[in-house]
Amino acid sequence: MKADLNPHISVDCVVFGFDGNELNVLLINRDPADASHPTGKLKLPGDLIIRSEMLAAAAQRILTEFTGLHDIYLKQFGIFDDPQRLDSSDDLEWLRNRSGLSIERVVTVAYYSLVKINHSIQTDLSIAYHACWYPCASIPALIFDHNRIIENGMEVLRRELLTEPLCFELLPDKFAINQLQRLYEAILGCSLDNRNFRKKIQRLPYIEPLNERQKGVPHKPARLHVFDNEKYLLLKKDHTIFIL
Amino acid sequence: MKADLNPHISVDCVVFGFDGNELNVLLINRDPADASHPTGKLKLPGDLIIRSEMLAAAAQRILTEFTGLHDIYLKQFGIFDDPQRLDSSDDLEWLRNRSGLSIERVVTVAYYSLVKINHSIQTDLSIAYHACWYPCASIPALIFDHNRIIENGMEVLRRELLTEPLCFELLPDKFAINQLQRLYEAILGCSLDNRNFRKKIQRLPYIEPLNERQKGVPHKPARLHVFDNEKYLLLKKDHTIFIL
DNA sequence: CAAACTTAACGTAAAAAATACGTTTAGGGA
DNA sequence: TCCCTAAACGTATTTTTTACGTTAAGTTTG
Repeated sequence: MKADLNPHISVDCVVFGFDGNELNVLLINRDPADASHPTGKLKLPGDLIIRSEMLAAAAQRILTEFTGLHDIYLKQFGIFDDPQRLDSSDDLEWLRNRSGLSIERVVTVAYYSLVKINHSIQTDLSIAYHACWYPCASIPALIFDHNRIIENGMEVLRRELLTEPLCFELLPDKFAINQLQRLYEAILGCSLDNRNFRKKIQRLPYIEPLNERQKGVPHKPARLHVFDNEKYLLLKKDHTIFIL
Repeated sequence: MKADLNPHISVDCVVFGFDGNELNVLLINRDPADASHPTGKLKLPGDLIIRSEMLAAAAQRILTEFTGLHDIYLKQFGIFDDPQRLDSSDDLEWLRNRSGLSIERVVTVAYYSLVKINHSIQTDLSIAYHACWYPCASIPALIFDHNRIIENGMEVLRRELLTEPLCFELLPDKFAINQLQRLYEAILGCSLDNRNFRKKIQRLPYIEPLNERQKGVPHKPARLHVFDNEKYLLLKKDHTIFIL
C-alpha cells in the first residue's frame, strides 16, 4: 500500500536472462512471504506507477527493487489494455486490497528487459517475493494476462535480436563466440553452423577479440571477446546494421 | 465534450500517406471551424479514450472520423508520458475546457498508421478540423509534444519498413515498381539503383506482375503489380523475411 | 606422464546475392 | 512522323552465404 499511486496505469517487466543454456524469465510471488494468506500465485515484476512518475522510471525502479541492478536495458514493447483483463477470479480483489485504491481499469505498459543472469543478487524484495528464474519453455500459469505478456515479449525479442545488438546485454561483458552462438540458438530456436557463425562474428568490427581465455572450464578454454558499443554506434550511423 | 472519457489516457495517431513523391502526415486544427476563438494551432488526430474502450479501437475510431476509412493499418510505437508534457502555454487549459474534465496527467499512447492517400474522402470532422496533409520534411509547430511524437514515429517507420511489408499499405493496390522505389527513396531518404531494385522486387515471389498497365500517364505506362499477402505470410512462417 | 576426453578453432569450394553501370523501347503529345 | 518521357532490360565483378570434416589445446584420470 504505497502512497500516491496512479490507479489507472501500471508497468510490467518481462525480465529475460540467459543461463548459458536457455532463456529464462524472472517471476515473483503475488504475495510476500510474510503475508497472512500466501497463495503461491506467480506474476511478472510490475506495479502501479506513482502519480508523477515516468513509466520507464517506474520500470527501472521495480527492476532495481527485485534485482539490485541499475541501468538495466529496457524496451517498451506493448500495452495491455483490455478493460476486462483484471476480471479473472480473485486477482482484482487482491489488487484492490494491496493498493488500497478503488481500481477500475488498469492499462499496463509492458517492457522487456535484459540482464546478465550470473549476478544472483538478493534484495529484500526478491527474497520476500521469491523472485526466481523460470525457463521460457515452461512458464507456469500466472495471474491476469501475464502469460500473454510474456509470449508477446518473446516474439518481439526474437524479432529485435536480428537487427539490434541486444545479445550483449544477456552475456557477460567478456564472452566466448560459442556462448554467443548458444544464445542465438536458444532464443531463435534453431541451430546454427558453428564455422559460419564464427566467421560472421569475427568479421564484425565492433566485436573485439581479447588476449584472454575462459577460466575454470574442464577443457580447452575459449578466447574471450568484448562488444565495442562506441564503434557500433559509429557504424550504425553509416547505415551498417547488425546481424545475424 | 464527450460522455465518459478516461481523463488519464489518450491516443495520438501519426497518419502517414505517400503522394507519389514524398511522405506526408495528416494534421488537424486544434479547434473546429465553428469554434468562437479558433487559434490556428495544429495537432495530431487523437483524443482521450472512452472509459471502457480498447486503445487500438480508440485509434481506429478517431481515424475513421477523420478519414472515413476503416481497417487502417495501425501500429503502437511509443508512449509519451512526461508528467509535464501538457504544461506548455494554454494547451492544458484548452484540453480541460474541451473535455469538461479535471485533467492532471495524461499519458498518450502513440500509433502510426499508413493509408493510401489517393482517396481524398471528406468527413464531417475532417472538414470541421481542416484535416490536411503536410510533408514530413516541413511539419509546422504543433501543440503539446506532437512534434516529438512525429519524429519518433518516422524513426520507427524507417526501421520497420526494412523488415515488414509496410510499403504496400501506402501504395494503391495495383502499383508500378517505380512507384515502390520512389516510396522507399522518400522514406529512407536515399536514392536506389533502379535496375537492381527491379531485380530484387521481381525476385520476391509474393509480388505478382499483372497484365495491366498504368493509365493516363503522358509516357510509356508501367506494368502494374500486386502484393500477395497470403503468399507472404506462408513464406514468413518458413523464415523468409522481407526486403530491402 | 600418457591416454582419453571435451570443446575450440579453422579453410575451401560452390552457390546466391549485391553492386555498378548504359542502352533500347513503348507509348503519349505536338 | 517526330519528339519527349519514363519503363524495361543484361552482364561482369565483388561480396556474402552456405555446406561440410579435421586438427588443436587444454583438463582429467589412471
